[in-house]
Amino acid sequence: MAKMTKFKFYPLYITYKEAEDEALIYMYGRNENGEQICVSDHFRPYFWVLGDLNLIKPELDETVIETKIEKKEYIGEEVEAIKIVTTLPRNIPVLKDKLKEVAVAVLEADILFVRRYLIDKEIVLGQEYEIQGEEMPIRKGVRTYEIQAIKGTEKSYENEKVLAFDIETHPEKNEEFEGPILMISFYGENFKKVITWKHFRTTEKYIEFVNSEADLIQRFKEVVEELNPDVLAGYFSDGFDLPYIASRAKKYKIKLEIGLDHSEIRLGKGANKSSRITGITHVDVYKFIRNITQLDVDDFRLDTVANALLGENKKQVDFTKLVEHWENSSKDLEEFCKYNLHDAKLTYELCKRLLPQLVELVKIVGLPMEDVNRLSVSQLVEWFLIRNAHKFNQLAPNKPSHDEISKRMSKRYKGAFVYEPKPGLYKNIMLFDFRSLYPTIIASHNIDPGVMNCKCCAGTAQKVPLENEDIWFCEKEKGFLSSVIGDLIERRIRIKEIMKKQKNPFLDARQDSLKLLANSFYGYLGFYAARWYSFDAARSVTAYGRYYVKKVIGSAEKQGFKAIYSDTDSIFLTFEDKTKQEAMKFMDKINKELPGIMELEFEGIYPSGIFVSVKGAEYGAKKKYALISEKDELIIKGFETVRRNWSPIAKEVQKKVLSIILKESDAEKAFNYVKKIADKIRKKQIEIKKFTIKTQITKPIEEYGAIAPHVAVAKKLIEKGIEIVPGQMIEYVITKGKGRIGDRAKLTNEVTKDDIDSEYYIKNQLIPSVGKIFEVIGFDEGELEKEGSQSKLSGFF
DNA sequence: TTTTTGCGGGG
DNA sequence: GTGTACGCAAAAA
Repeated sequence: MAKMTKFKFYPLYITYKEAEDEALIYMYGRNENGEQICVSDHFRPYFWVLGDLNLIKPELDETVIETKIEKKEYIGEEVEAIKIVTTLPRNIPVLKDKLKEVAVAVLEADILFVRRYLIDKEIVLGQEYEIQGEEMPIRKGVRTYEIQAIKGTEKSYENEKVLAFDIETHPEKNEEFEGPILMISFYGENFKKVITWKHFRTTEKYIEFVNSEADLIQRFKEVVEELNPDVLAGYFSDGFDLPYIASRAKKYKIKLEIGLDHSEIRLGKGANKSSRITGITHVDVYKFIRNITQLDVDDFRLDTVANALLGENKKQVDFTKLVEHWENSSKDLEEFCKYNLHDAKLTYELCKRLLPQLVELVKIVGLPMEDVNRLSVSQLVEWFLIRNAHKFNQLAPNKPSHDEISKRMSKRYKGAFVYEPKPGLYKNIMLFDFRSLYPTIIASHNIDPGVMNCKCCAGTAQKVPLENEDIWFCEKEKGFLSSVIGDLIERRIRIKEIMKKQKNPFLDARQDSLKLLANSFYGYLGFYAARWYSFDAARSVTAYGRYYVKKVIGSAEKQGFKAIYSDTDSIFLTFEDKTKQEAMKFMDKINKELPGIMELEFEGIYPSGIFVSVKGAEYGAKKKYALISEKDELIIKGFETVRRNWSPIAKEVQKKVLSIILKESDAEKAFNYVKKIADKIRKKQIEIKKFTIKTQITKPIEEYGAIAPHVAVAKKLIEKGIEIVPGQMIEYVITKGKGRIGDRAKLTNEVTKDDIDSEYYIKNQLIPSVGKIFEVIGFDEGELEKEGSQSKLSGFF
């Protein structure tokens, strides 16, 4: 008999293994001394069936070890559900198929075993637990204990050991994972290493040489084992680095047994493949950034993302020379090693930056980190609901069938209310917005498919403001979804209160995660693949949203304010002859009338702002305005030069013009500024880099139909023998001369500022960037094209 | 115009 | 592993 011990344990990873007639849960993590250990637990897979037990019983086979009737709730109805407990997880699909013929419904039969365990035992990975257990004999890998008792404490694990890695491959045949891996880099706390199998002269100590690709892969294994990280981080490593290493390892018959139980890397299949290592959380930084963070970038390449989040870029190297240097064992390979290491470093920094949010989502949603990392926001909401369903004694609805999805996708409903602005320049603007409009509507109006059109409130409950339709939500009993979202909002408010006193990055990540989940509820309700989908609930949310926004606008105008623009949850008003005090009084009155936790907030005063119409915007006018704040900050929304590929000179002028008009109210000055710049362009007084237009090559050149300027430049480069790959940025300028634009597009570093086509830049960049602005304040953009003459502008302001 | 297909990230 | 993304733009019909 093994000795019983007590110890503190942070579980960080969970998996299961089939034993004889049961599946054992294994949780890997660290004890209080920071040692990697494992604890094991017994757990039985089960699912629920609704229907007649007499019809169901005959279908059950010898794998079923227990059936039990329990009172549960299923979308607002009390049901007597039959719990079917079996020996192994893989029996469940078999039983499900048999039972769905005779049962009214088979429920929760697709909740993965380890997830079921975490939900039922209310275990959160990354939290501390006091374990009573005895050490198990005969297991490969880390020390393992069988759980006798487990009790949570309030502590969390806060120093995940992260190791980032990155590989460089031979440029030939790497699509099929067939070219050799040339180098692998690692980056962690106080650790950096590049391993390569071509020897060259270098003094860099972090570069390690081996003799073959097989040895390189062997070293990869060893380094991961030696450093024993909690998190192994890569960038797109689910789809590239790990499958690539695995594919090359297979070629050399090397077993990649880096799991803490000495199991091999498990590669995912299909479109959304995920590569997993037992006991070590493999974080694909790309997937998390893409799926969860609301990062506003044009693409999700490492370079772009690192620039946006860290202000750093990838190292520049000339990849066309890689093969040549490799063949010659050139000392220039050192540059590629540095490039490789820098990518690992960026991945590490990004991972460290995002880990607090990942950790918080693990705590709130309750799934393992490797799952949270790879889920979409709607899936996060869904698993958050499934975990809460268990606490509320609710049965989770099934995922919709294919037919059901088609039906849902064809149904549309009315969205948010947009009050289109009359283009113009406005003074003394106030901005109000509803704090978390949709989440607070769901919580305050008890919007929930389970309590919709309840019998108990028929005829007495307030009806959703929809024309010719009667939808109401119970006013006696709280629905499951609305309780849960109310809880999310309240938890967030409490954290924000604490944060007023002291800043804390962990609390900030938590409030951010709570906000993300709350804000995603409405979208989830209307999402065709959602278990808790409800067309009527979703359109009730937007109906109330429109109702309250219009109500505020109506009240404001009655009070003598004037509405100029509104979109979804924000309302822009002007003072007319009112004071700020009167505006505050107005807001207080509105807030007294609003139900529950709904609240209108005062966002601020803007001394002036310009609103521009967006032509051709059918689905509500798109946001396009610029404001100047009381702190004199310029806020620009929706002006296309902010996003699209415009030259720096056009962006600069647009910003300056908005600034002059809004800050100085001097249209004449703005106008003359543009004329002055046009003049400078004509006189070649502007440096060439301000004319550079950057456009990305998105596919192989031969696949392009139309010859856009950047494609023409790329073609010329290819003729010169320079390789162009998709994803590459082409930086070009338009020069003087005859022919189409494409023929006149040249690489920036090939020409001087005298070659610049001044008229092209004035007509196609400068004027379009400010034309709309002058149009709004009643200006003729034709004036700008003329040379010289000063114009008379007094009278416009 | 509507429907279908394929891409994203990596090197 | 009690499983197989999703949303958009370009191409095709």
